[in-house]
Amino acid sequence: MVKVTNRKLQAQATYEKIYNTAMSLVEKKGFNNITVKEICEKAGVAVGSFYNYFNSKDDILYEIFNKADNFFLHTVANRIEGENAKEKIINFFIHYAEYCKRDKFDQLKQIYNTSNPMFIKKGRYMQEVLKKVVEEGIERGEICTDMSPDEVVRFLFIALRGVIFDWCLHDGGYDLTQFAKDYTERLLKCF
Amino acid sequence: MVKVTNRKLQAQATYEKIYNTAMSLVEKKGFNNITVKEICEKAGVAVGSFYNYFNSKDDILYEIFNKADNFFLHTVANRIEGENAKEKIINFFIHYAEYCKRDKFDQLKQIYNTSNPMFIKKGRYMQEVLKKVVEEGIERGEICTDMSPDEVVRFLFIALRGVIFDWCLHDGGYDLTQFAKDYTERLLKCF
Amino acid sequence: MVKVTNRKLQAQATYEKIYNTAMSLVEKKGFNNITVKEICEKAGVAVGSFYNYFNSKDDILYEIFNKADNFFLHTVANRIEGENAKEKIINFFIHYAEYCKRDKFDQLKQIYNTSNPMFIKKGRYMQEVLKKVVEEGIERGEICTDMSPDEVVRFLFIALRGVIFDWCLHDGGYDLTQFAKDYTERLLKCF
Amino acid sequence: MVKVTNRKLQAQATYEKIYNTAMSLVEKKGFNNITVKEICEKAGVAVGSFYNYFNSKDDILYEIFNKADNFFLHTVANRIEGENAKEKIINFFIHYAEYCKRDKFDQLKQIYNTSNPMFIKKGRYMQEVLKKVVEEGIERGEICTDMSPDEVVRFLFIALRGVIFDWCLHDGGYDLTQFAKDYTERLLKCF
DNA sequence: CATGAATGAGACTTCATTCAT
DNA sequence: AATGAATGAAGTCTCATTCAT
Repeated sequence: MVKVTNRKLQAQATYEKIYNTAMSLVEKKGFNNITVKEICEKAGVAVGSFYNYFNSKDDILYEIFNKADNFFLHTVANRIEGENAKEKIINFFIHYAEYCKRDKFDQLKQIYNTSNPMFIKKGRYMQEVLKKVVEEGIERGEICTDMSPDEVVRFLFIALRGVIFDWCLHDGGYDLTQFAKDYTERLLKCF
Repeated sequence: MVKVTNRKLQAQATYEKIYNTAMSLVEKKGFNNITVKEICEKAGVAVGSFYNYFNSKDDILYEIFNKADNFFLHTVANRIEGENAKEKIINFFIHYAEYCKRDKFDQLKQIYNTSNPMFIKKGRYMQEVLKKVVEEGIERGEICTDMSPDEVVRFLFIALRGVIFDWCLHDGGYDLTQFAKDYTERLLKCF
Repeated sequence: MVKVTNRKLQAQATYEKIYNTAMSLVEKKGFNNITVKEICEKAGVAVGSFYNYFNSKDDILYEIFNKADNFFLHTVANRIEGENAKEKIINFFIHYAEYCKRDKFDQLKQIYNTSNPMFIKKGRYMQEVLKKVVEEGIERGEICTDMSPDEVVRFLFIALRGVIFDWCLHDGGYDLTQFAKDYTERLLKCF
Repeated sequence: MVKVTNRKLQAQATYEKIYNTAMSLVEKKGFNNITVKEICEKAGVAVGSFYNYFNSKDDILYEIFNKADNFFLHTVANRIEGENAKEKIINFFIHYAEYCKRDKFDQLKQIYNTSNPMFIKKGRYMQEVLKKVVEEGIERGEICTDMSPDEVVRFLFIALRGVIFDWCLHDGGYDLTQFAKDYTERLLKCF
């Protein structure tokens, strides 16, 4: 179709065609319920082409996670605003919610899985970011607690993961951002 | 072997042999990673016998959840002790933690899955039980909040599901009961 | 079809149908040039049935060797006649030739492969049998040599394997039995 | 890189890069266990380039044999020394052994295959060379036999191929040259 | 009720080959 | 002459389910 692009661009286009199709199908039906053949048919390429760009079906899962990681690390991490620690924490989890919504709950469902080895790894970046906010808040006396910064981060994340989990259970049936905001506000009363 | 029992008992025994084996395997390896043949071999019955008691492989998942539901409903529900609402809530979640530990995290991992359609249904019974405790607490002024009882219950459950989720992520690597107790205590400072 | 036989016999029949078809195809086309699907189509069974009886495609190779081993061990080993050691040795290799001919050179070609890990194992039984004959011959002075029985056996086997190899190279185009007999006779002049 | 050479030299270089890489891989892993892509990656050329020089993957097998043939014909054939026929025959097979060792047993294993259509062709040159030696030996009375020169050659070659075969079976685990020398000496006692 | 042999669609993956650039 | 993206047929193996015994 596209005649002006050179071969490398074509290859990149093919890769993205496959990746996007796969991602879309994972969202809709879940990783275990789709086949490589299906991906390729929908993407309009040969089965063999899939294996030119991915070593195995599992590879696309890793790719999805890598992209998500990078998105959070480079895009979200440095945008946390607020006048004090509690505001920043609330804003952090608003970002977190937005970030989860981006994935759409269908995909999130696949990811929010206790057996998923990528899950803990994925969270690392975010937790580091939140930790800094908490540390500052404790120093400034904006947060009153007997817990260490690490413990506070964990306490918060556990509850917020519960929020995401609940949102998934309800098939994304309510506004996650608003809910996460309200929930976090309430939670911060503990401190 | 046992010839004196009548057919109904034999059938019951066969059913349980299959069910228990299946349950044990689901715990160990996850529903998607076991085969009907494997269940039957381990149970010492023919493949055909499986289909005498279950319409499909999926049937055993439903059964597992039904049993779990009933266990909670009939055994756990009425044992919540405590001098006031907050104590009762803490004790409720201690029961909840114990109940989850019973499943062992391997099985819980399979169950604690956002794609699991049984998950919401399963929680119903528990939430009703907790709701009563919360309602009494609000009436007696032991709980200060602007939220409705339903909202409080949901707020609490979301966080505690986050706790279970976290425990699963860590492969059951810490004492869930103690952690849930501490976590709930802290959480109740919001009220 | 066969109504009178019981299920176990039927299963045995199915196994043999698959095995014989596979063996026949290996002979005709070589192990690497046939497919499981092909075997099953020719045998008139489903692909799945193949895997009810064999764990993998490789399994049929092992089976072929096991059967060959057993045939030699139980049937051939004790039939070596002759008035003296040299006659017995000649008769031994006549048996050996007959045994190879049984395999038909097409199958033998597949077997007579230096990469075949079964090859050395396969020969063990035969070499033990020949060794006894040689030992007796040396004791009685019917064989004059400075070599040990083991060395003699090896010397003979190496040459005779060369004979089989040559026969395979010529696609079984001459009478192996007669040739092996003549060859062995000549070879024994060394002793 | 090298721009001064003309196209023909470049082409020759590319051809050799592919051929040598292919040969080396065949030695290491066997013809059936390597892929065209693998050859090209190791050779540092595009897959398409392979098909500029070879019509098919099979082509490289033919090439390997042709080269081997030529090597023996032009390099080995005229170097057979010895004071009499028997010495020359022994020396001939020492050359033969050296020649086989050169291939390394890994490659030899691939070649020493009864299904290999090139095998008989390959031997032709060598047999002609040996035949001359035998003919002279018979004329001079250095070899006593009722066999024709052709028969003697065949008799010897069959045994020595058995030697090579055995050496392959033992994964080159002993000194082929010495063994071939001893074996031939013993074998010549028949004449 | 119990058995287990038989089924066959369908999954993932490989790889020799082609051809437009 | 060189490239390498694209192809798609073919391979091995799995497994939920059926049904005659």
